Amino acid sequence: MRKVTKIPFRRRKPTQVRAQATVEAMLDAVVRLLKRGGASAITTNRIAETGGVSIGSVYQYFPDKRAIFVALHERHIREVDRVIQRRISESIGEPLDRLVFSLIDGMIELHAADPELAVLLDSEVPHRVDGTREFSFRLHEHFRTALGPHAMSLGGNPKLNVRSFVLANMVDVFGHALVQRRPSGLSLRGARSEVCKAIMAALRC
Amino acid sequence: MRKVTKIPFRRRKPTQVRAQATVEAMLDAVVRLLKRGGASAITTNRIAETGGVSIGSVYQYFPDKRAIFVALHERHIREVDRVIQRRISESIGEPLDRLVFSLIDGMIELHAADPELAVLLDSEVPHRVDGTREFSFRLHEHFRTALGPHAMSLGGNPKLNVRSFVLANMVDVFGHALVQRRPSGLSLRGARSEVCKAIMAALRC
Amino acid sequence: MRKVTKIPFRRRKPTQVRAQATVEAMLDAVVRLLKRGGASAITTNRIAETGGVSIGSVYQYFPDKRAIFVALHERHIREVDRVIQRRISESIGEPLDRLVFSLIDGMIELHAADPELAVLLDSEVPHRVDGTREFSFRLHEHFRTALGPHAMSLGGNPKLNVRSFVLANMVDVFGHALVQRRPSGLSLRGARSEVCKAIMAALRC
Amino acid sequence: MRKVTKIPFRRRKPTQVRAQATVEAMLDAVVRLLKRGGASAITTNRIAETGGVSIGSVYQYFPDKRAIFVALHERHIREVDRVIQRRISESIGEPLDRLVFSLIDGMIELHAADPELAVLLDSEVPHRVDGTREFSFRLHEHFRTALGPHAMSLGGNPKLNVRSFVLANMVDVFGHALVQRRPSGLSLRGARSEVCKAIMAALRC
DNA sequence: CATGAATGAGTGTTCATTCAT
DNA sequence: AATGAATGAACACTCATTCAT
Repeated sequence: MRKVTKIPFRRRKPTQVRAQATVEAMLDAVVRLLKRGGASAITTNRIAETGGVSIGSVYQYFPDKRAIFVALHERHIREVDRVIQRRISESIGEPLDRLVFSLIDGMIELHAADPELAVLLDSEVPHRVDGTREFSFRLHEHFRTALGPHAMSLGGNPKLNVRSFVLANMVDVFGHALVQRRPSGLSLRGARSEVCKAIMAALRC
Repeated sequence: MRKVTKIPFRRRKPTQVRAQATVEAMLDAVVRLLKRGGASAITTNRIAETGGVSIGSVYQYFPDKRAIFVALHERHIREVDRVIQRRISESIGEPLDRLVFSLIDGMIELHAADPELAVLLDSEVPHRVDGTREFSFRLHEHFRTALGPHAMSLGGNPKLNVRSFVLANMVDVFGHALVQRRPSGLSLRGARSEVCKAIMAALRC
Repeated sequence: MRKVTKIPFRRRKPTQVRAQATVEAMLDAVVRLLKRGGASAITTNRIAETGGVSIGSVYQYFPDKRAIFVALHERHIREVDRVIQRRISESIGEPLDRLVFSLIDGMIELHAADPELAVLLDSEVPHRVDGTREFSFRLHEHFRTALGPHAMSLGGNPKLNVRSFVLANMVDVFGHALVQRRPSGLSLRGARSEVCKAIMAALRC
Repeated sequence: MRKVTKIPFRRRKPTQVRAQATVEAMLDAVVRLLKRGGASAITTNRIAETGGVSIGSVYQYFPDKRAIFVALHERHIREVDRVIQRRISESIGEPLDRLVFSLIDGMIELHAADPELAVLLDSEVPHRVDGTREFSFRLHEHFRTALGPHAMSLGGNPKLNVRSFVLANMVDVFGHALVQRRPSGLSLRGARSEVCKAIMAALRC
C-alpha cells in the first residue's frame, strides 16, 4: 500500500504584537466559556466565536484543542512565576518574615483576583502533568535562592533544600486554601497572619 | 443520540455484592484507561469493554458519563477518609507528634501505592468543585476533633480552628509532595521526618 | 509528555447476512452519489443518508472514507473475476475462438450493464494502485491456465506466459473500448467480431 | 469561504514565458505532492508552497482546484500526443512493422521515464471523462491516418476504421502494461518484440 | 436484567477561496 | 501583479446514549 505520508503544515508563531493579542483573545475566550459552562462548554468553534476570530485562525496558532489548554495553563503559570519573582526581589534585604508575608500576600492577590479561575483551571481543564511538575521544580529553585540570605535566621543547620521544599509547598497550598477553603469564622487578614506565623515556625524548624 | 433534556429514570442502587463488584470493575477500567491514554482515552464504550461489561450495564449503574467520574473521585476520597480516620483513632492517647507522623505516613502509603493515580485523578479527570470542597471541610472536621486532646501541647491559645486548618492543608500538600515532588537529594524517610518536624512547629505556632 | 497512545476500536466484520446487505447498501449509495454529482458529491454523511443507514453505522463497517472506496473497487473486481472464471470454465473443451469470444462477450456484458460505472470508477474514485496490480496478476494466472489446453492451436512454440499476457491485456482494453470508445460506424456486434479475430491472430502469433 | 455561486473573473492567460514557467512549476508541484502523499496530500495551499508561489498566484492562473487537475492531465496528454505524432511522422515511408515498433517504443520511453506518474495520474487524480474521451478519439484519428499508406499490407479488405481502433487500443494497453504489469520472466526487450508481433498479427487480421 | 447494534448530534479540523495590502 | 493572513462552510469522524431483543 502506498504510504500516505502526512505532510506537515506551517503553524504561525505568535511573535508579532497583533498575533499575541489574538492568542490572548482566544485564551480569554476559553476562560469565559469555562466559567459559563464548565469544561464541556469548551469547543474549538466556540472558542473562535467567543474570541472574535475565525475557527481557521485558531488553527493557525494552535495545532489542536489540547494545545490551547496547555497554553492557558502556561499563561497562568507564567503569572504565578512573575508574582513570585517580583515578591522575592522586592523582599531582598528585608527580614525573613517580610518575605514570607509578601509571598503569601502575592498568592492571595493572584487568586483573589479571579478566585473561580484557579479552581476551574485545575479541576476542569485537563493538564498534562509534566508541565506542572517542571513548574514546581522551577518554583522550588526560586525559593531556595530566596532563602539563601536568611540562612542565619534558620538556625545553625539550615538544610536549604528542605527549607525551600517546605516553603514552596506551604505557599502553594495556603495560597489556594486562604482564598478557597478558609474555614468559617476566620477573616482573610487574620488567617493570613496565622499562616505566616505557621510558615515561619515551619521554616525555623 | 446525545440526550439533552434528561428524563429521570430509575437507576439500580448497587446494594448487592455482585453489583458492587460491577461498579468497582468499571471504576478500575476508568483508571486503567486513564493511565494508558489520558483523559481523552476514556469513553463510555471503552469503559464497558475494558471493565468486561456491556455498555448497557454501564448505564444501569450510572446516569451519564460524568457520574462515573464523580464516583471515581468519591471512591478515592473515601479511601483517603478511611486512612485518615484510622490513623487518627489509632493515635488516640499518643502524643501529638505521633499523630502527625501517623497522618503523613498514611498519606504517603496511600499515594505511594499508586503514585500515578492521584496525579491523573486531579489533572485529567474533571471534578466538579463542590465534591472536593465538601470533602475538604469534612477532613477539616476530623482534624479539629483529633487536635482537641492536644490543646495543651499547642500552647495556651490553641485556636483549634486555625490549627486544624494548618494541619489539614499541610498533610494534604506534603502527602502529595513527598511522593511526587520530593526534591533530589532527599530520601523519603528523611524528607518525611523533616516534614513532620515542620508540621509540629507550625502547629505549635 | 505523557504518551497519548491511541487505543484501537473494534470494527465489525460483515460476516452476517444482514451486515452484508448493509455494506452493499452503502456501496450502492456511493455509486448513486458518484453518478449524480461526481467524486466531490461523495461525503460520508451523504453515503449514510443515501444508503439509509446512520453515519455511525458506516464507521462500524469501515475505518475511514478511503476504505469505502477500496471496498467499492474490490466489489467491482470481484465481479469481473467471477465473470471471467465462469466464462473460462464454460469454455472448457471448446475451441480457442469460442473461449476468446466468450471472454470478450462477458466483459461487454459486464460493462454494458452499467457503462457509466466502470468509467467513473476509475476516473473519479481514487484507487490505490496495489489492489489493481494484484488483481491484474490474478487475472493473468486465470488466463494462463485457460490457455493451457490450447497449446497446440497456438503453434509449436506457445510461450504461454507471453500469450496470456497478450490475452489478458487485450480482453481488458477491448472489454472497455467496445463499450466506451467504439468508433462511429461500427455496430457492437461487428466490432466484437473484429476484435475477436484480432485477438485470435495476436494469440497465434 | 467555499464560494458556491461563481462570479466570473478575468484569469490571466499564460502567454508570457514567465507565466508559462509559473504554471509549469505549479503542475510539477502537484506531481511532487502526488508522489509524496497521494491524492489526499494535494491541497491548493500546498501546491502554492511546493511550487514556490503564493496561493494568490495560483488563483491568478486557475479558477479553481479542479482546473489544476485538468491542466495536469492536458499536459500529460499533450506529451503523449507529441510522442505519437513524432513517431508516426518519423516512420513515414517505412514498413508497417517499423511503425508499430516505433509507437510501442515511444510509449515505453514515455512511461518508463516516470513509471509512477502515469499510474498515479489516472488512479488518484480525478479526471472528468470528456477530456480523456476526446483525446482517445484524436489518437484514433492519428492512427487511422498513419495506417492509410499501409492499406496494401493489411490485406484486401483493410477496414481502416477497425484497424486503427485495434492499433490505438493495443498501443495504449501495452504501452502501459509493458512498463507496469510485465509478467515475471520476461525482459522488457523480449516482451516488446512479442507485443509488436502480436500487434502486427492483429492488424493483418 | 443484560446486551450491544444502532443512532445522530455535535465535535475537531481542513482547506478552497478571497481580498486588503 | 503578487502576496499570504484570514475566513468559514463543509467535512470526516466520534462517542454518549438508547432500546429492541
